[in-house]
Amino acid sequence: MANTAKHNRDEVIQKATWLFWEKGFHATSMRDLQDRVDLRPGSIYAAFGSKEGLFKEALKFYAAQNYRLLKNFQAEASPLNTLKQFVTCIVLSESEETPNEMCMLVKSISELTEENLELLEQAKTLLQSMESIFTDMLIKAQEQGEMDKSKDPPRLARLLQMQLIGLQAYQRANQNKAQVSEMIEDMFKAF
Amino acid sequence: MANTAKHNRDEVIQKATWLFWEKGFHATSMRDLQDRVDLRPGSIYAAFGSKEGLFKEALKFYAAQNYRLLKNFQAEASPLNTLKQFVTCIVLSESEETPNEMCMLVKSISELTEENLELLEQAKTLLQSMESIFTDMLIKAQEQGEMDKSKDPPRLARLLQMQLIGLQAYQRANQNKAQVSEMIEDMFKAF
DNA sequence: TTGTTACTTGAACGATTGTTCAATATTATC
DNA sequence: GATAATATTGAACAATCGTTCAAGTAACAA
Repeated sequence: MANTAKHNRDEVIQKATWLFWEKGFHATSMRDLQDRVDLRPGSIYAAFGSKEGLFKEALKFYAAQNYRLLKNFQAEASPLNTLKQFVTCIVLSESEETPNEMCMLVKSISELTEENLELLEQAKTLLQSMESIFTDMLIKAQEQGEMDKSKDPPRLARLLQMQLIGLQAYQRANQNKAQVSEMIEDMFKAF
Repeated sequence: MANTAKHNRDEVIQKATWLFWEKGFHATSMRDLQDRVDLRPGSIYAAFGSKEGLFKEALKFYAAQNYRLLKNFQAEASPLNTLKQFVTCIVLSESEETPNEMCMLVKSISELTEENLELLEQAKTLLQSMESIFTDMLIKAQEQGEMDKSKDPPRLARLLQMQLIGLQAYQRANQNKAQVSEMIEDMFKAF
């Protein structure tokens, strides 16, 4: 064996995630990242290979964080309430808790092009896996008699995903929690 | 008097708009722009002052283009049909007609930070004026008896705006026109 | 035709970009 | 404590960034 890393990899990824989330892939420079995670270029490149490599880890970390948040609310018996709490928490969390009101995956899909195809595809994939978790929960809601059996879970999951994305972007553009709360109420009437 | 410009300002702005829309503010370099609009740096800086100045014109041009599109559909007597046609056209237009599936204003609000506060605020303002046009049309729909008087036009306009934003982002992420068409149908049932 | 004014050109600026790498420091193993 | 293996450092790289500007060109007014 030999020397071991002095930095905590997860901590580094978390800090990088916040910076990428705030500024986006292109506007975040490696020097910004070096300052934020307190590592010199050599260490970062040894651990992650490239700026793209680090961003890829950031996307994964962000998605996992969202997944954990949803799981936390799942202590609740009711799938629909869990979803509503999740949406409310995501959209109305204080700006101090979050570097950007929008979903980092959507932000990435928005800014990335074929020039960074791998990153673009990964962001799309992670977004899709979130949607399929929504589908699973809506099926559970049906099984528990909380939602009408005539409804189509995958279709409603798409609608939920689309509206969650829209809500976050709307909140970033308008910064009006009261109006966004109203919209969340309207949304869940459809379920 | 003296010499007159050899370039057509509107044409230059249009070409710049497309490039900015495709790649975003940060990922578009002045050299990319020089190539696209076929002007040397001196001419661009004489006409627009800076990259930010040109981007500001691009945002204005994009919003005006959207406004013109909506006006075109307004030949229709029914405000609700006009809105539905507008949404359908925006969200389902072929990728050859458009450099990015998302709304350029949302894309800009997504990527910009306080470092370019003026641009960020302008994008927000332009988005808000679009929403107030939606409000006006919904009021007209009420007056013409096309929409229930009990409904709240500003609130529905917010919902429409939020969902239009969500639809475009969803289409960028999933590229599935059939599913998005379904969602548009679901949307307009609420009106 | 001449003078004046404005537009265009393209080389060049300093700053910053993502990345590399030789030198140095650190630790687990023997 | 010596050895081997890995982590860290920070100066430096070529490339590109947004921008400037002196020189050249073109067109209107007189």
